[in-house]
Amino acid sequence: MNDVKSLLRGTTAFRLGLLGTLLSNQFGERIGAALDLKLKHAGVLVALDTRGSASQQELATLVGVAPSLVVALADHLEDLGAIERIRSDVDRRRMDLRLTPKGHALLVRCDEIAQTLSDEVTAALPRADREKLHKLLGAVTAHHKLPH
Amino acid sequence: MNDVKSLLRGTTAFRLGLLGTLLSNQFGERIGAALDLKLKHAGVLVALDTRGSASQQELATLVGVAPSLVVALADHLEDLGAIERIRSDVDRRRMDLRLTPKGHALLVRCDEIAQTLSDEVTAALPRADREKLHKLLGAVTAHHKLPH
DNA sequence: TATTGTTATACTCTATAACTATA
DNA sequence: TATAGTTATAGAGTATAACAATA
Repeated sequence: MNDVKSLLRGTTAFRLGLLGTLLSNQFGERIGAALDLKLKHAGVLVALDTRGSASQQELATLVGVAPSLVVALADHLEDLGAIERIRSDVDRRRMDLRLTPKGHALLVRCDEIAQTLSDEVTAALPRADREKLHKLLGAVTAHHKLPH
Repeated sequence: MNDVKSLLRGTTAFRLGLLGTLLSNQFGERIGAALDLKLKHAGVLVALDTRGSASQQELATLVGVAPSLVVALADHLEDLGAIERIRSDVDRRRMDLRLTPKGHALLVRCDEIAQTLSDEVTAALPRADREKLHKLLGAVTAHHKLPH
């Protein structure tokens, strides 16, 4: 079951960590080159796509970063025309952020890049196993919050 | 097959990246608190356990970090008594590093911590699925090099 | 007084470049 | 001249703390 000769390497956690880090780096490089985005920008896009709208404070906890970093992330996304910052009327301290059509299009491009990456990394697996892996990961991640 | 409502989140690559990062962070925190090790120290231990012995330059490429960083990693591991640095007789520029019994014991502790983490993260899965996930990850990672 | 967004500062990690000693 | 290890320096990324506006 476990390769005794291969300490640590043989654990599920180590394999997941290694592979996940590899994929995150790859994905980050690709959206950087193609879309001028970094990993956490994609995290903000996903959060806004899911929530529809959020304040910067809310995004900080959703994405799992410091509020000061959300400022920089939102600045860049705004420069790209991917999000709108609207000063709330009911509480003028708040900035309500939401995705623009351009932002949604960027997210679609991210999704395509991630799809390609998924196909590449699972290329050696038979189709049924690829789908099984996808489902198992879905079941596991369903029980966790989403940092970046 | 793919949840159209959940762009990016639904891809295998994103799930793997998210989960892998989470696990790496968790593992790093735990070996830091329990063993005074960081992720890359564990990478060096694994590499030495696999190779038996290696120079610092070799470790740099094996672990995927700059040679200057290997110095710091090896310094710390040497302080812990986990590795020995032996000046090579045939080429006195080289340092041949190898695991001490204490280093091997540390690696065993790392393995145990990773096992615990693996069990925790897959706790919601039936036993057969846990094993299937483990095997699928093994098949995928077998085709890749190992950075940290 | 507490909170949102922002700016200023500091810290961690890691790479690049410069240096030394051997080859 | 080239290479192994080391040291010094610099950059990226991100958090903490201080600040302004609003509640």
